[in-house]
Amino acid sequence: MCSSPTTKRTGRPRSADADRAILAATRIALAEQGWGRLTLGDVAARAGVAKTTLYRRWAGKNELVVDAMAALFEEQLDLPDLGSLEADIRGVVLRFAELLNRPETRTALMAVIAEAAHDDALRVRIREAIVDRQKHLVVLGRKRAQERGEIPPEDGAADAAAGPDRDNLIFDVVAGAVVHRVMVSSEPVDEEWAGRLAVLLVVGLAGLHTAQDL
Amino acid sequence: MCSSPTTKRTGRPRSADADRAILAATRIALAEQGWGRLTLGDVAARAGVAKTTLYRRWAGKNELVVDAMAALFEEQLDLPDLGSLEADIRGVVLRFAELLNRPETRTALMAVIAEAAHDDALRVRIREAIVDRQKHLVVLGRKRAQERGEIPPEDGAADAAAGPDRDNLIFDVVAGAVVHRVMVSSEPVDEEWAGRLAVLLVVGLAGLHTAQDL
Amino acid sequence: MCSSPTTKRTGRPRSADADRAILAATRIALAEQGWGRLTLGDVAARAGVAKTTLYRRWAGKNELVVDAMAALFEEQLDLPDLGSLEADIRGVVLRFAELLNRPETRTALMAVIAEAAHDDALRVRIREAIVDRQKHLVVLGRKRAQERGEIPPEDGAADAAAGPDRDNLIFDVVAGAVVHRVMVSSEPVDEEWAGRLAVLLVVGLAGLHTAQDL
Amino acid sequence: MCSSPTTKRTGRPRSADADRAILAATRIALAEQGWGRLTLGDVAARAGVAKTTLYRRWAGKNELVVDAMAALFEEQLDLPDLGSLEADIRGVVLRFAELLNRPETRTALMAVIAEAAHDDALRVRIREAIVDRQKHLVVLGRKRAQERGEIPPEDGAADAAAGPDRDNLIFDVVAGAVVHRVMVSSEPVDEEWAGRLAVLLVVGLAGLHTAQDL
DNA sequence: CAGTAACCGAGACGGTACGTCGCGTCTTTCA
DNA sequence: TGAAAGACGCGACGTACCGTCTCGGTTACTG
Repeated sequence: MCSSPTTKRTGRPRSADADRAILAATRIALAEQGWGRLTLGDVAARAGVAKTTLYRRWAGKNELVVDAMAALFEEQLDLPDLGSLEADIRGVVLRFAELLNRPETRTALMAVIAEAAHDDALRVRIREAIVDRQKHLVVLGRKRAQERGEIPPEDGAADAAAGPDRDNLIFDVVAGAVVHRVMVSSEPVDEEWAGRLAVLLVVGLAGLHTAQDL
Repeated sequence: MCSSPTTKRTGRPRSADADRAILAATRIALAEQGWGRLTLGDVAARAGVAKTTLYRRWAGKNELVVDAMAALFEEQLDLPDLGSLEADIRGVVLRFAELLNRPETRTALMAVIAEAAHDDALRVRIREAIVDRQKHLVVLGRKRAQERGEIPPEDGAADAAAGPDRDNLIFDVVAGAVVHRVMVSSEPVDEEWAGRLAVLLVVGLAGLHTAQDL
Repeated sequence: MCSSPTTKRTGRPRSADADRAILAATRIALAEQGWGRLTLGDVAARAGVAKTTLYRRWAGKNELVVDAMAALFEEQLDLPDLGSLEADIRGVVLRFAELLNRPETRTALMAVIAEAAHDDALRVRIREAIVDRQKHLVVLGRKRAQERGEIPPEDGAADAAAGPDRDNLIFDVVAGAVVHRVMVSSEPVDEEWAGRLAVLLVVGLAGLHTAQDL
Repeated sequence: MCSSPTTKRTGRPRSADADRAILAATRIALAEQGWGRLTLGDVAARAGVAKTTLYRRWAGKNELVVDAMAALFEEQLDLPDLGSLEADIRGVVLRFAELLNRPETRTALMAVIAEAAHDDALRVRIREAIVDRQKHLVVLGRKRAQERGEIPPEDGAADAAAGPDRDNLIFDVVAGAVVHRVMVSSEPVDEEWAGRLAVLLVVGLAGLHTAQDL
């Protein structure tokens, strides 16, 4: 979460309820006011907590919102096995789009990424708390597809090296395309669009495997 | 730009130098401080202009930054003909990544998109000033590929309807993937990555054309 | 008062109404809440003024209260000619005690003196804004008494040198005794007490003149 | 001191060392920071004591500082017999001025008096802990002077009634004048000034005895 | 080529939120 | 059961920007 004082001894311990209440209040406030109008004082008030308590745990708006988003992603993102790689992609795309269409996510996610552009610590925090969780879905999906025989297993040395690169590419394409569709193009991510993207990826991925020198 | 005084009358006209100085100062300030620390007072001071003058021309931070970004995109984005669809994609990907790696673009673009999540007027402004300019590149690239015979021309009625959808998909995938790679994954967009993405797209696009019912 | 920017040129000038409203609000708030509970935010609100406006003019609570007290002293302290030195002393003692019994003076005066104990600039400000005004009354009273022939004029060199010392002594005794009676002993300064103090001073002052070597 | 637990029972008894450490820390902190910047948390830290411990013994800053000052006055103020009323006055004036010039006294004494202006309980505490100790010196000095025959004994009924009034007047004049000289006029209380004040008082006091109807 | 209307700089204004500090209370663990 | 440690709710602090509003002074069109 935020604090991990290795040697915690005396004194009154921090309230775990407060953490939960603050993160929940953050999400609600984000949905209502948006990132720009979000006020830590308001979050504290909604959580029934003093402003100082909030500042004791988080360094600022950025860190707090990242943690709030991380909690949301953790409880929302998974990868149910839908039987085929294409279906898995369609499923996760729709799931991710649904998450991005929540008002709190719409306003918060791009904002923290923007802040992270000039804040290394924040970028690391985002990666650890949010991005890695998503990337894991790609790895999981690829393994399933290999088990199903939809894509070849990694056996050669060159292939084993290219594997992570392919994972990363797929990750950036899927996540990036959905985010761009939702946030920039402002058009719906429906079954049809998700289907087209899935076809593009499955076919294209096969092409990547074929092109040996990549 | 920003002001279109339909009825131009008497009195001293607004200084065009001021506009330029303000936009330039905005970009510099963005690069130095990032969106969050960007101050209109600071921009005015850098531009050697009174705050009042700035507010006479732009409604606020969002609009100002969108215009500053639009000017940057206008002068930076184009699509030189590199001889093949795959090469064109590689080229535009590298060009776009280069643009996104400028410090002012990194912080500003995501920030205005975040603000646009709950501001319709801003979203329209972004689309007109920035997004449409990028999307035009996709259309142009597709037409060139059709002229070269790399992808089939739109002849059937079903195909003509699917064309714009494909353009939009390609647009979201290319732009989204590059943005995600640069901003979220924080990994380099180099020749290799751009090549992989181009292969994925060219092969995948062919798959899309094959799958008639999409 | 507080600001005397010798070269004031461009820009919106400061509102003189604001100064007056703030000082008046300070006095009222002092009377109601006392020094300890006095809040600059509250003063600003009472004055119908933004907190920033207040801070633009005064460095803090101390300076503001000194100026508010100074305004009060200026409008309240004078020395009507009551016909004799003894009567003049009785008069000014009663007048000063009345001033000290106002709730705003009771709470504010000692507090700023306490703060001045470790703040040289504040001590100077108090002296210039408040103390010198009181001390002037002593000088005036002495001159009147000399004109009346109640005390000898300064003619000798030694006497001329001792004059200011005597003035200062009288000043400290009168002001100090009244303040101590009101603030520390918490007993009334009535005609009887004022009369006794006046006798003490008039007789004692004659003794001082007699004691040549002092 | 402050707590008189009538029924002393079981459990760990309160540490008397803590009381002393706290009062000493209070004096040091007062001297360093002044009243306004004095922090109970800081006092507790200096005393090596938990804030809780401090609050168990004193109700707040005011009470704590009054007790710290009382301890200081108790160990510093006395009235050695210097052979004459005038010499006794000179002596006590110099002694009191010396006390007032300590940094902790300068800031603390005026501050608690200011607080007492709107806090009756505090005023009583100050009177009992500090003022009465000083006033006793006046009574003692007057008795010595009567024994020496410098001033007439109280024999008449009218005189017996006027006696306490005269004591109180002398008390307010001496204490007030010294405080005012030191704190407000910020000028030194030296042999010369003390001598002049003593002459003023001795001569003036004779005048008061002469004026029977006062 | 004089008037004048709109511009411009400077900077004070009423606000809102900030992040910090100290208060006095509380809840722990330790001795 | 008292004391240390320290988190807690609270409220004020002084600061930073916001976007607006006077000001005096400056253009550059227009009559």
